[in-house]
Amino acid sequence: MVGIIEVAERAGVSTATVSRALNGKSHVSARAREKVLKAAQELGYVASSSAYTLATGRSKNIGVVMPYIDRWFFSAVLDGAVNALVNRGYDVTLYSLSGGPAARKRVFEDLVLRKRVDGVLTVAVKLSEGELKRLSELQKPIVGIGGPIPGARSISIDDEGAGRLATQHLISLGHTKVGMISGTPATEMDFHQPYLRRTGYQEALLDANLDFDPKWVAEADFTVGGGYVAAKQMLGDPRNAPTAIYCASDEMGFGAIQAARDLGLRVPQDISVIAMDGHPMGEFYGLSTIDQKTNLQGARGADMLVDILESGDDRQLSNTEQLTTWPIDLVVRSSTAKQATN
Amino acid sequence: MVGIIEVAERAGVSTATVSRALNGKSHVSARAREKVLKAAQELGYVASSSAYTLATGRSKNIGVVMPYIDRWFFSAVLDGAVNALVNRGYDVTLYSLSGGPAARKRVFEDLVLRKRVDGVLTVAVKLSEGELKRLSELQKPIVGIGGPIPGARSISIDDEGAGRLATQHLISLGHTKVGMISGTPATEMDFHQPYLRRTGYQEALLDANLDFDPKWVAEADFTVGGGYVAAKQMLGDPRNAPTAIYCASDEMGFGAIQAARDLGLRVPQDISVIAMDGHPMGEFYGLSTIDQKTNLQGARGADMLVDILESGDDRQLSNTEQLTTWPIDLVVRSSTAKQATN
DNA sequence: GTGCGGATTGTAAAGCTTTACAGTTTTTAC
DNA sequence: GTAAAAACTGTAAAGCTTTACAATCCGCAC
Repeated sequence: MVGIIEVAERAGVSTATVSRALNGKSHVSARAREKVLKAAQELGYVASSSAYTLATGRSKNIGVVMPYIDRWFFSAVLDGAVNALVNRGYDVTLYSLSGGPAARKRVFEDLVLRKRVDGVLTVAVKLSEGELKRLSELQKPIVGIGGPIPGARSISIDDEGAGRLATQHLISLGHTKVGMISGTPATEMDFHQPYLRRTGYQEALLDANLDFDPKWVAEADFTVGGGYVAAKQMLGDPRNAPTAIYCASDEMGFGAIQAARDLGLRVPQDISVIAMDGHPMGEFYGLSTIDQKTNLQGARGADMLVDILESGDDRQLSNTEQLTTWPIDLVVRSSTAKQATN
Repeated sequence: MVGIIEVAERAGVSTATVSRALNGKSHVSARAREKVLKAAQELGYVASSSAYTLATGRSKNIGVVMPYIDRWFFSAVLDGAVNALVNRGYDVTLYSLSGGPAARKRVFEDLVLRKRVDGVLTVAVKLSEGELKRLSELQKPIVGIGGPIPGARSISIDDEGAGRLATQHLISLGHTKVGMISGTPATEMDFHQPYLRRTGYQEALLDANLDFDPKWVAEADFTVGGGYVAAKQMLGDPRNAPTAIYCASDEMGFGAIQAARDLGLRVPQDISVIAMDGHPMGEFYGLSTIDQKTNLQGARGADMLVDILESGDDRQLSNTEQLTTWPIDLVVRSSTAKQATN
């Protein structure tokens, strides 16, 4: 195995000079640098990252912690984060929480904390008191995406505002019977996005003095299938079906559209559907949505984290400074239309 | 920072005993073990992974290299791999190749090779001679998913067979004008899946003595949008449109279905569509498909890699042993039906 | 020619663990 | 009770880099 010593010998300098030449930190004469670079190149030398980490205390590695990997929202955040991080010279180690509480504990105790990562990016994960304390003891900066994290910087959309906006869009089209497909308690994310979105929805109805029928709120698991089942149930009731539905995720929106079709309802003539996320397939199904530009959230979160790391500036911020409220866009497509006058 | 020395002092034993007790390798008396465990617990001690790696040469970390992250196929493989690896005590470091050739070089030279990973799992990536040589010099076992890798174990479906099976399904339903939406040269994966699938398609036509019109093969970029555009073009030609289409990915299949609908064609009465992958949304659009159980491929590949690592058995295998041909399933849903007799 | 400051370079310690080897204690067999 | 075997434990080296500190070199002003 070729180490720094071999390079030093070949270049005829000391290991210290090799290290300096390769890392470009302090002054090295042009001649020495050239010799070192040549020797390193010829030997195919690459520094051992574990020795580097042991010596410097930095791993150039960021831990990304997320509850799911193969769901669109999470893979989009991940993609944005990985690309941003690689551009800044950082690796990404991926931790999934889908293994339940035991796996979660293991992630935080054994893995994240083994000095493997310089910082942690969490996606839709609420850290416990203990986890936060542990992380801050170890001086590991955290950036959270998808919800406010006390004591750390975070990026989050205004879920309540998003629910309100989507609902207001439907109301503005003349709909008075507006349903919602929200999350099940089991799929409540750590930050209660489903709850918040539902709150926004209800507020919008209240503001507009519209009736609210408990039957108009259904719960589903954020998947196409879940949205399909919930929408079919809601729309299939001949007595009091809504004329518009707001779905808490685009995938559920796709399911709702399909359910409507299977019931012989036309979208948007008979039933309007709006959802939220900004899923790339939304365009092809003409699904109106609240776009939260997921990919960019990942990239921005990663950049924030690296900024903290490289500036060494991880001071406590006030709550308002800590939370970046991420802008959302209302994207109107062909799944929402003016309510037909009966 | 609490290290092994503090634990040793508190437990009243040597660091060697602490290490042995914590790693459970060789014999340690029950009493000593208990004292160590207690001390470690009280101090919240977790071993530094960089020191561990430096001392043992193993990082308990697997590099996963893939060209995309946010496309369904890749995130599904990743999910399977991450879960399998966490169960076996390994971390996952993720490398994306979407940054182009320069990023690719950097991944292999700087990142993967810095002794950060014990092994590499590649997904739909063909390694160059140099990359392979480098990896084998460093004794890093490789497992490839999505195509055969010379000199390493790999998992791949029979793409040609898949194309043939899908096409035969359409032919068996009486279709004689069968089109295909394949990949563009730009989106040719490293293993020419699009090409292979097309070859299978053409063979099936040949075997059945069916005509083949070059216009019946279109190219798209594996996305819903690409499939939509290609299918619209193909189906919109009133002179010689096919009555069935085989799409090289489910997402393109979704696009094709939408295109057919937008053209006023009914699926499957007027046009049958079959695709391939096993995308979870396929069920909700009734898309017939060739399911390749992507998630399990990731899990199996990860397990194979860890098996090699833990058995130390990375000997050269014969070519047939090296390649695991992954089984595929034909899933018939409502997007394919008997050709209407004109 | 001399002295000085700054640039460059080398030596050696530090970072933290695992583990070979040697030494000590306990158990077992007789 | 004793000798041999087994089990346990400790010391110290190895793993590879970065970097503080000290030493050396160079050019320049006088």
